Amino acid sequence: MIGNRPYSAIIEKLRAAKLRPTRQRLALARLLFTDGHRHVTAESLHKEALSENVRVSLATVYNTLHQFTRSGLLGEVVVDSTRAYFDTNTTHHHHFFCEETQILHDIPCADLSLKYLPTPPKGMEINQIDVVIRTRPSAD
Amino acid sequence: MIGNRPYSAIIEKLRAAKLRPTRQRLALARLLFTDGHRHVTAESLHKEALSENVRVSLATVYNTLHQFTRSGLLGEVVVDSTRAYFDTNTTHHHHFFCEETQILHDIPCADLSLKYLPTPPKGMEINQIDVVIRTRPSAD
DNA sequence: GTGTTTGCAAAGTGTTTGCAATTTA
DNA sequence: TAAATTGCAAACACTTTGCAAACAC
Repeated sequence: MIGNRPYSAIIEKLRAAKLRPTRQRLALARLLFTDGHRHVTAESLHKEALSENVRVSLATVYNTLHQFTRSGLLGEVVVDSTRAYFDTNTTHHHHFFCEETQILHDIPCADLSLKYLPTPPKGMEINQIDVVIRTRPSAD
Repeated sequence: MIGNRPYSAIIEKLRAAKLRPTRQRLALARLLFTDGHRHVTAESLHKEALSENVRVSLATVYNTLHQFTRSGLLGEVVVDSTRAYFDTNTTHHHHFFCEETQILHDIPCADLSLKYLPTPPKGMEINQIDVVIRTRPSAD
């Protein structure tokens, strides 16, 4: 078996992003990138870290989420005007968001596209298109 | 000429929403609903009021924007995870948003629709669909 | 008059920052 | 050991709230 040092893939990921693999960054990256895509807030990730006995300060979680985002390891999702959400899926896609439960779900890109692209205001060009489908728990 | 009392239309609007037409509410409603559709934040509206010598506290602007929203006179637009925007256009439509200038523009609903509607997660039903096209000042 | 609304100041929430102590390379 | 990173506490931006004074009906 090759490369069974712990976290080798994650260390590589951090190295590629030119971020030193410190204890805190390794632990947060492991939580974020180990299984499947995830949506987190700074607070949810901080709680999760603490509950796994990883000592990290909330400030470091904030800083780390932003460093990861700047390096392209995470995307930021704007669905709530009071909280920032981060998404480990950095490919272009959209979201379901339930305000009540505050749960975010990816919508695979293929499932959704616009019929027409409107012309942006004068002097502006399109950067990115975000679709948020707001949901609620269904009645039944 | 019928009904040339000042603000009669606005007073009606407030009455219909069961909100007493106080000096502050009247002034804010006049700023919001007099000409065309507008996008405001609590702070921008507060500044505007002060600059027209309308004495209102920021707290009252916040409270008023929420009362108007609850009454269906305004809609809330989520485009920024640190600030709440309000829109006097309460019909279903979407937005251009430039992060750099923080300017919001309506996209007429007819200009945009989805090719397919994805199926919401189990136990959820669709509430509302928000499309935000993020723009930047164009290079030329 | 009675109940509503206002304004202030204080509190609250989510986030960022300055800096000394610690850790990494 | 030099440079990067951390954690804390303080500062911040935006928003909400408690309550006495002012206002609408």
